[in-house]
Amino acid sequence: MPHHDHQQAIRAARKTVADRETIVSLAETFKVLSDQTRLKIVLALSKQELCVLDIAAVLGVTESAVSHQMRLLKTLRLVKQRKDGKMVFYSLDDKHIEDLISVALHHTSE
Amino acid sequence: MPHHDHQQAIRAARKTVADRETIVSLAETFKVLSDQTRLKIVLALSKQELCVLDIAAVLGVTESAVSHQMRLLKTLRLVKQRKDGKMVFYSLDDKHIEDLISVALHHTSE
DNA sequence: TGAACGATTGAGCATATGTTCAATCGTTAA
DNA sequence: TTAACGATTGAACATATGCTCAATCGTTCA
Repeated sequence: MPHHDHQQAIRAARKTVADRETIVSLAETFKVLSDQTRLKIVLALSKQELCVLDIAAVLGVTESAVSHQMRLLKTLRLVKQRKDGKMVFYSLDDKHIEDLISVALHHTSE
Repeated sequence: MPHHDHQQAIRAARKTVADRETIVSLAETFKVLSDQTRLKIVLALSKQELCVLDIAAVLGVTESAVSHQMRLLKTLRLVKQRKDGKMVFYSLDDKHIEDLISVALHHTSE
C-alpha cells in the first residue's frame, strides 16, 4: 500500500496550474522586471518622465542600450513616449507595475 | 535656453532608483518567477505539497530538470522540502509569492 | 546483499539575452 | 543646406539560462 498516490496528486496539480496563455503572460510580466537595467528604468520613471539621454546617464550605460530596452518596455506597454523636438520622453504607462514592485519588496525584505 | 534641464532630471532620478542591493534582490525575485517552468512549479505547489516525480509529470519534463529548478527555488527560499523515504516532498515556503502572482495577474488581465 | 526506485549532480548543448559599436534617421538651429 | 544632437536600428559578441543525458547517491524491500 503506497503512502502517496501519484496519480491523484498529479491530477489535482494539473488543475492548479493555470492555463498555457496565463502562464505565458505571467512569466512575461515577471521577466520584464527581472533585468536590473529595466528595473532601474521603471523605478527612475516612477517619479518623473525622462528622456533617453537622462536614463542612460543615471544607469551608466549607452543611449543605445537604453533605446533597445525602451522598445521592449513600450511593446509590453509598461511605458509610453512623448516626443518633444529631438528628444523622446518616456513615462510609466501601467499603474500596476509599481504595486508589483512594492509587493516584491515585501518579499525581499525578509 | 533649454526646455529641459538634464542635470536636474538626472540628479532627481538617481534618488528615485533604489540602492544597488535592493535592485539586485528585486530583480532576483522577479527572475525566479520569469521562467514558465518555475512559475508552474510554484502554482502547482500553491495547493499541496508534491514530490519531484509528480511535478515532472505535471510539467512534462524530466525529473532532472525539476530537480535542478528545485535547488534554485530552495536556495532562494521559495520552497522547503520534507523527506519521506525515497521521496522528497516540496512545498511553498513564502506566503508573499502567491500575493506577487496575484498582483501580476491583475497586470496581465488588461 | 543487491535490485529497484526516487532524487541529485555535473557536463555539454542549444538558445536567449543584454550590451556595445557603427551607421542611420529625424529634428533643430546656424 | 548643413552641422549638431538625440534617438533608433542592426550586427556581432559574450554571457547566462534551462534542458537532457549519464552517472551517482540514498533509501527501501525482496
